[in-house]
Amino acid sequence: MAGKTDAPKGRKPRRAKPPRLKRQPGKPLYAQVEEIIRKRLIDNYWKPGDMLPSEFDLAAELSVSQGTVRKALNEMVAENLLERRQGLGTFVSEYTERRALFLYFNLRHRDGDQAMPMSRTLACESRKASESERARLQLDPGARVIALHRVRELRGQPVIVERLTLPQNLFPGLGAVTKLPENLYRFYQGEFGITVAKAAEEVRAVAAEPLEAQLLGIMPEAPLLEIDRVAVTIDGRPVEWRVSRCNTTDYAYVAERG
Amino acid sequence: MAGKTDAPKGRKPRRAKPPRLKRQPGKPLYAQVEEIIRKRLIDNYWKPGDMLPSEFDLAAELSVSQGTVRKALNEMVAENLLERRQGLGTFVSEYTERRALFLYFNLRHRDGDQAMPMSRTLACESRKASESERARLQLDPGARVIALHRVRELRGQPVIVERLTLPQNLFPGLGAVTKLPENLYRFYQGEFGITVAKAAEEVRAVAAEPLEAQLLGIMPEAPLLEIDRVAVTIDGRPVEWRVSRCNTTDYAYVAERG
DNA sequence: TAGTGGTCTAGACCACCTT
DNA sequence: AGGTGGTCTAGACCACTAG
Repeated sequence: MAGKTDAPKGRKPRRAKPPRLKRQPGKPLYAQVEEIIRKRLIDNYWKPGDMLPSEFDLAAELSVSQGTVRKALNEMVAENLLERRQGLGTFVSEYTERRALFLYFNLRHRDGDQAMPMSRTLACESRKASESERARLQLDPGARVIALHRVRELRGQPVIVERLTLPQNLFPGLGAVTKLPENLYRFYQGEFGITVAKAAEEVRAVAAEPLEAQLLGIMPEAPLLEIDRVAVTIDGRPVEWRVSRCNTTDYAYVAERG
Repeated sequence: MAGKTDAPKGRKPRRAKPPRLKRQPGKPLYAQVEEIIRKRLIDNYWKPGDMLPSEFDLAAELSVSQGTVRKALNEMVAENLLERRQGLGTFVSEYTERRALFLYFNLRHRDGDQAMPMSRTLACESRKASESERARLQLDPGARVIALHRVRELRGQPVIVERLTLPQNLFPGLGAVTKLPENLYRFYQGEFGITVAKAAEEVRAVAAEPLEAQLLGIMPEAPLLEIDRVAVTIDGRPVEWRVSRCNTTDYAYVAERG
């Protein structure tokens, strides 16, 4: 006990693993462990789909007990950053279809079911960021963005008109892509190494503008649900601003509270 | 201490505590502990504001280790059913102003701040439940409900028109109340012993009806945000159906995803 | 000072999955 | 069979709060 708890002060294994643990007094050990694992995710040392070392291996490497590692991992599982599979290991979360739908697509049909929409891109341009875009995406003056405009269909009917804004420096060469996949967050991850960790949404009711009304096959001034979302990475950098205007005649935006 | 921890295996104290633990194989112990605590909350054996016995006392009573009790309590803290205060104890959650605002009122002003609205009741009647009310509140045919109609103001401006439906058998004598408090869920708890544990919301954009437009000082057909919420108790019984129609010109409904 | 929750450890055993 | 996460225990020590 005595020899183990005061840690190998003289024998530090010199591995190439980027962030190491330095015990800070006053901060819980499990929080420090969590921070290290989080850093390794940010640095892409562990990528989505990767399996982490076992709890015992991590514990040994960081000179803490397995229970401490366990607590840190559990907190990150609760944040949807990691996934555990009993008998297999702990994995970095991926953007599976199910996950994308469940976490980031919150429109449900009246009859309860939900499906991934089909999208048709109307425009894709690269230009200087507007004032509001700079504010939302925390960009410097003069920064450029990629702006997308698209219509999304559910059950063959156009339901959503969407405008996306991405910082160009984070998505080099995106404008050239002809066909974008339906699951954009997986695409961001796979092609640009950008992992969306969470998003803040503001929802309002607005009146359909003429173009929107035409695209959705409704009357101008008809009420639309506007979902204004900024998606951020695990370290809090905003990477996408998305404004979706939805015809909620047959659909509803769902949320759980409490 | 020694006499406490090794638990009275032969001496079972015959207390009047309702639900006791019976070890079921195949089910985690902590889940069984959680179930028991949950039952005691449902039975109002422990009421909002009450302090639970210490982790060690609970562990001794149920003949499990403190760590097992701890895990059960932590899960219920994550559900907002319990609150822990270091050095003091574990308490059954109450409907504080802060809690009501944070968990169940999700409109924020453009400038970011939020405040409890002021309500003016327009009508309060008792009648037979409609078809949709019976469906939402899982009522038997012929059941009666109390229906409320009110306008809610923020910063002195009418912003929300709200219709509430409550099963009459759960709220005896409510119709007679002249003045309802702003924090309804605390009122339900204090006066009727009904504790709202969570709520499911569906959000849509709708066009203002003439009466709504008049009450909110906007044009008829103007877009309104409709929040359709069913509130349920800890054991899943629906106790309130609330449809709020909000003028989101200056306000937004906020949500976090991921 | 005494009691509470919060952290950390160490070790045992189980359930599950792969090979 | 061997490795992984999942559960459970037991005990030590710390941090906070009350009286």
